[in-house]
Amino acid sequence: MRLTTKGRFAVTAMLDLALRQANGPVTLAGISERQHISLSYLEQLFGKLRRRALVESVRGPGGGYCLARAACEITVAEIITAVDEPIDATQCGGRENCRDESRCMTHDLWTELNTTIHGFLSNVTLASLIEKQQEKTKRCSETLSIVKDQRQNYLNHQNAH
Amino acid sequence: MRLTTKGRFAVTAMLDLALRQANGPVTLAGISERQHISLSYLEQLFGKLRRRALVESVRGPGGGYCLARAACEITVAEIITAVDEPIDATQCGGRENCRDESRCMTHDLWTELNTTIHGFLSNVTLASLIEKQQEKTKRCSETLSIVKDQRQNYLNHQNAH
DNA sequence: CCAAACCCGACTATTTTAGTCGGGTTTTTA
DNA sequence: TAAAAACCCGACTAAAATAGTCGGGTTTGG
Repeated sequence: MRLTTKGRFAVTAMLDLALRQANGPVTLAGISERQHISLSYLEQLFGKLRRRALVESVRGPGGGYCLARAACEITVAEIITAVDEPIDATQCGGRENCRDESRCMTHDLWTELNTTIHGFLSNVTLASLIEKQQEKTKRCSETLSIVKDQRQNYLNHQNAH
Repeated sequence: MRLTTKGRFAVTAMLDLALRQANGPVTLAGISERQHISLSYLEQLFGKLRRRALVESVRGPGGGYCLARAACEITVAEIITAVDEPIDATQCGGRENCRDESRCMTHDLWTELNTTIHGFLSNVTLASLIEKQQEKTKRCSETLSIVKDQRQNYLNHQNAH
């Protein structure tokens, strides 16, 4: 599993899609504008996402893209592997380079690391990302209202004098 | 934390060093030969490893490199960050690219992923890699001796006829 | 003093990344 | 039915990163 900005762009774009698909298909032009990713680049990415059945396209005017499944059924791991194709993880896929004692020691290490990364990203869905963000926004506005209350109290107090 | 072949080479080389340092400093020429990594490339890597105080050098004939600490005190994470320098993890280190709602959502994700990877690799030391390998070799030779026993039994049985 | 080793900065070929370009095709709507 | 909005797609390309090489040092044991 490779980790590049391509994968990050794809996750960002999918998130934008997830947040807006309520009112029908979302256009790439819109995503491009909001997320500042070039249209042609998005076309490339969404071509792959469609082939991997993570999104569905609607052609013609009024068209765009929708998630192919519910946001809670799409993991970040899937998005990343869709756009950053395989290219084998541990390099020495049985061939060369692996030598002597050091061979299997590092080999196993990279395999385990890959499993770890993949496991982590498989546990994160678009829905869970959105949810986590909403929690944070909520806490933020709660804090804000507390601050406002305190300010009001202070002003009331001042006026009393 | 970046994961490149440079980091993998460094780990392999350090492992070679850990396994051989018992009889004094290990030369890069030796590591180069055993692990098939070019001498000049090793010099580059060990320059960085030395500056990060993971190895110590002994100059002049009979010289070479030693681990600067015990093998159980050197983690894979340290080796990798020593050779693959920083370059910020989450890209948008506060600047640009991060926009609107999608901003913090993906941002936090990459930060957490980095923490996960770093955590994993910080728990792996040179010593633990060697130990794990030895266990495996041991299990291997046990299996081998069982197979040999069975073969002997079979042959004895044949001779009885 | 010489050879074995480390030391180091500058250079370079290759690959990958990020993205453009120029053409399509499909479908809605006026 | 024509125009326009959208997707579709392969080929190309500039820039950056990677994975090294090269050519000179310096240090030190014998």
